[in-house]
Amino acid sequence: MSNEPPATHTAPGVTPKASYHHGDLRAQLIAAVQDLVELHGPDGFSVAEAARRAGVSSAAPYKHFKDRHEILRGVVSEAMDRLRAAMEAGAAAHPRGSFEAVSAVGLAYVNFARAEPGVFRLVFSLTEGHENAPDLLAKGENCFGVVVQAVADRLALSPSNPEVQRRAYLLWSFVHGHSFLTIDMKTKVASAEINDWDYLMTISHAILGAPIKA
Amino acid sequence: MSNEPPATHTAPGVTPKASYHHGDLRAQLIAAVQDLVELHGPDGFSVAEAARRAGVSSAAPYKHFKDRHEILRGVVSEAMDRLRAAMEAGAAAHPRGSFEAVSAVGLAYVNFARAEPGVFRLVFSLTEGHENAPDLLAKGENCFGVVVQAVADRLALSPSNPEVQRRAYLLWSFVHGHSFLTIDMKTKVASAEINDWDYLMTISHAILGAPIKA
DNA sequence: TGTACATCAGTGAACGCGCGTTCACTGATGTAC
DNA sequence: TGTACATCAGTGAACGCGCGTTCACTGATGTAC
Repeated sequence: MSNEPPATHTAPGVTPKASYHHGDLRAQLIAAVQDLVELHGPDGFSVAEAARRAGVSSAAPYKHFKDRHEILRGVVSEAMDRLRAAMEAGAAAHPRGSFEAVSAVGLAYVNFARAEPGVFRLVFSLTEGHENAPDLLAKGENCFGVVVQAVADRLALSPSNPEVQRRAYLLWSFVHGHSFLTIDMKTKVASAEINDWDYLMTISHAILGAPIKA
Repeated sequence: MSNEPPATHTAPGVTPKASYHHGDLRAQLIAAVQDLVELHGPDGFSVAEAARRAGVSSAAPYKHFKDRHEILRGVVSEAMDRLRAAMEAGAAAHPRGSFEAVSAVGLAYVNFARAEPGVFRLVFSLTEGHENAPDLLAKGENCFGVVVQAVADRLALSPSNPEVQRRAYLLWSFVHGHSFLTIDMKTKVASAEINDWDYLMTISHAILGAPIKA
């Protein structure tokens, strides 16, 4: 479904619009919906407008998606892949087990929210009405898994250790809250002058640096 | 606008529907929209359905609100009043300056999110498209002010002290993130077995208990 | 290499729907005299 | 206390709109022989 690029029928330089068969409509629809969600917020999208943006009739999307919900799920699924990749790359850029590695995971999260606030919101507003999407739930847990792994490395404990889970959740709460507040308050509130990295390092130390009694 | 109950024209026991003049339509519309938002999420509301729920023609709401956005703003405004009152009550239930007072402010926040997840979400999704609502921004800052005050009391510093602001923001981020994660993951993830109060006390100590270097 | 054919990915017209909003209206209420 | 009147808060019919989705269709593509 998302593997091989379908061997584009048209010559490499030619605009694909020229061909009758689009060749990449599914991906282009998802990209169009991403744009729309950034522009008008989650729910500020319509199948019709996405099709228009992809230069295609309003019926065409139904060749690739069952209904509008499935398109949104596709966008979210893709976004979660990107988010997880960014978090993993953040961790990988620092010594395993360092505070910096933990903070970098959080920074990737915040940066994603800043870069794509609409999509970021969509990821977390989808819960309503799409509860039966086990693949998305799994991807969500994979993202959390990156945090858990970084914390486990830092504390030199197993990821399944309950203390690791607890502290990872505390960290995630903070990063998640900071991300949302940041994109909500665009310029407002003291948070405007916040240096993400310093905050993340502060929090990492506060939550992982000393024993925290339950 | 939100002060005196307009001296209900109908006899106290009689169902107000009986009277031609509704007497309390504005409040009832807001209540109806709250219900709809709980049921179908933010954006899952329509003027038409709210009017239907209030037992009134679809044109009636426009006697009280300029357009659909103004209704939503009314709901959010009312929700923010309740949220702030709950936070203040939480703080007031514990000795001023105690860790418990700080945690209780956070707990009120989390409890609000749990009790009215749809409205809670609405409060924070409204930012898009309603940026020009200074009264709502002010109410938002008032809510934050309750956190700041509790932190200032705890640290025995002025609310305007930058260190107080920083730590209040850290606390708020955590509480905000935890609230959202809680209502998103209804049952999922480790967070299910979380005891809010223990978590809040843990975090209060971690962030306010020891000096945190910038 | 050429042809027949199944499949695929589009088209475009059409449908019914519910919504937001406006409009001229009217019944009920409160008030001035 | 009674009456005239301004105002208020509803009604209900109507509008135009864009949307989601279906449908029969058709042109392009890839493949078997």
